[in-house]
Amino acid sequence: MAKYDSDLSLLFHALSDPTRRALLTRLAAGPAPVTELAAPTGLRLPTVMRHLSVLEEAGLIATSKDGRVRSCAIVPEALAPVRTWLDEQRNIWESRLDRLDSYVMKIMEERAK
Amino acid sequence: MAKYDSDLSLLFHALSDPTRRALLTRLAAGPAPVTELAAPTGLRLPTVMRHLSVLEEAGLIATSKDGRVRSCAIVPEALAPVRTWLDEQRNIWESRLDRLDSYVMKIMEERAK
DNA sequence: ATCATAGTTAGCCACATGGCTAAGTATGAT
DNA sequence: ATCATACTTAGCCATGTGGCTAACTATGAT
Repeated sequence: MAKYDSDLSLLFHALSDPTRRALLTRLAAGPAPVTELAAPTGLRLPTVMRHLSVLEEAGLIATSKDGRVRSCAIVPEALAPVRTWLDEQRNIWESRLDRLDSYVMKIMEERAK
Repeated sequence: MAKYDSDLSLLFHALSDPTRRALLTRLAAGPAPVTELAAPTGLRLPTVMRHLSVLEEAGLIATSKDGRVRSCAIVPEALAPVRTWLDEQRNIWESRLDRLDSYVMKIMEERAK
């Protein structure tokens, strides 16, 4: 249960679809209305709408409606938690390498006796 | 179709589950057999096995069997494509932000409420 | 040879996901 | 007032996902 119990799960899930990543990349060039976003995907509007909803619920994009046009824009800081998690993982791994290193050193010193 | 048509999709999908991220974090401390990995999750063995399969198919871990024990270990460089993608996006997104498009800012402020 | 341990495989279940069509709503143009 | 545009909602379908139990295999210990 509570499959997406954190921002991180929502974010990673949103990013796991190629269509959604393509939408993000397109939006990086600037805001765009839904129909314009849908065009290059080859998908129907409702399908694209749902992809956009996933992106919005993950906080990766923000939308606003002006007249009958809904404009979508990227939320640049939304990727921060992903970066943080990646950095943490790297740090843990490196500290493990350090420990392994000192362990090896210890053994080598032991043998040097 | 071809939902996970790239490494990136496989990776993001693998990372989108809290249990799998927890497994990775545990494995960052060093290799471990399946049963030991399963213990803290509160999940049954077959369930954990499948999570491990997803991680392995994404290339995030590697496993090997010694006797009846299967040992799982992290593949640290597997996260590289994710980092790369993230860096690319950040570069695009930030250069976009540098232009300070007032329309984007307006939407972001709207959503911040 | 027997038993315990550590996976492994098969299969069931409820729900989520990604695609669609069809029909509805709201707004700009004529 | 009418019509086209731009979503929006509802709902169908096939497949995927994450959990489980039960039963099986393989290996180490006695």
